[in-house]
Amino acid sequence: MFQERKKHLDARAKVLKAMAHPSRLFIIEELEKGECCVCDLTEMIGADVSTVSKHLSVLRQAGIVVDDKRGNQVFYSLRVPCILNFFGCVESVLESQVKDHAASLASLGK
Amino acid sequence: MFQERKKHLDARAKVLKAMAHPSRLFIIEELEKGECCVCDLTEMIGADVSTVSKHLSVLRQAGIVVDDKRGNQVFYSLRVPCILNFFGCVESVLESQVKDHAASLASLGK
DNA sequence: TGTCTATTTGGCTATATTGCCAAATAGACA
DNA sequence: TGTCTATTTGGCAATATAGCCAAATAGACA
Repeated sequence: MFQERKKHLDARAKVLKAMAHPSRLFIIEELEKGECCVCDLTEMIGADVSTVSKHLSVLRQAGIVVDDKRGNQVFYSLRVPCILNFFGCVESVLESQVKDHAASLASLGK
Repeated sequence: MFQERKKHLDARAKVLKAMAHPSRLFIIEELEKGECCVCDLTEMIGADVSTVSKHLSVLRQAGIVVDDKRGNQVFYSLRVPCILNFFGCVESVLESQVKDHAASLASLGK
């Protein structure tokens, strides 16, 4: 039963894993605003160009971004439009943690 | 500018990272149906109990599940209700990959 | 052609993750 | 108390990830 679903779960996990890094989330958020070249992203992130290039490679291999070479630059953009809607629930998880923490402080008598 | 957003991106990445494993996605899907004890999940997944317990620990630390000890069993359930809605976009990524692959086959003259 | 800029790739080290076994812990119940 | 069951924790080895530097690649343009 688990094995039957395994393939699909693997595919989903691969996409999530590609997103599960702060720099890559940053890249996704920036690309929501519009395409970006590697150099712009590198400057914003403040890491080595090679590091940013590898993050973009991870996102590309997961099918999240596509690249477009124009001149001597490479422009990246999101492959699917909804990628950020996607965070509503992550936010809920984070918010509920804050609430629970507040509640546990309250139950300790203030 | 990146540094200002870093904290929030780290928090989001942590939640995604916790979800980014096939067994943990399986657990999340099962818990959508209702709470489960460790032993049931272990049987369904077919891994060592200690492995499943550690996966549950990862999900708990990320704020995705909560545990409830009753008798000598521990029941896990989802902490936020929306966790699976969340997959609409992951599915879009996967589907668009299939489409692009079909298109590239077509452009090669079939 | 040569040179400059933009990007990717290879190689390396440090660190993190996965999954198993064995041992520890906790509750139920005689 | 002792024993059984359920779960967690510690420890280990194998594998994967992250990030840097250096080198390779590719396009622009003189």
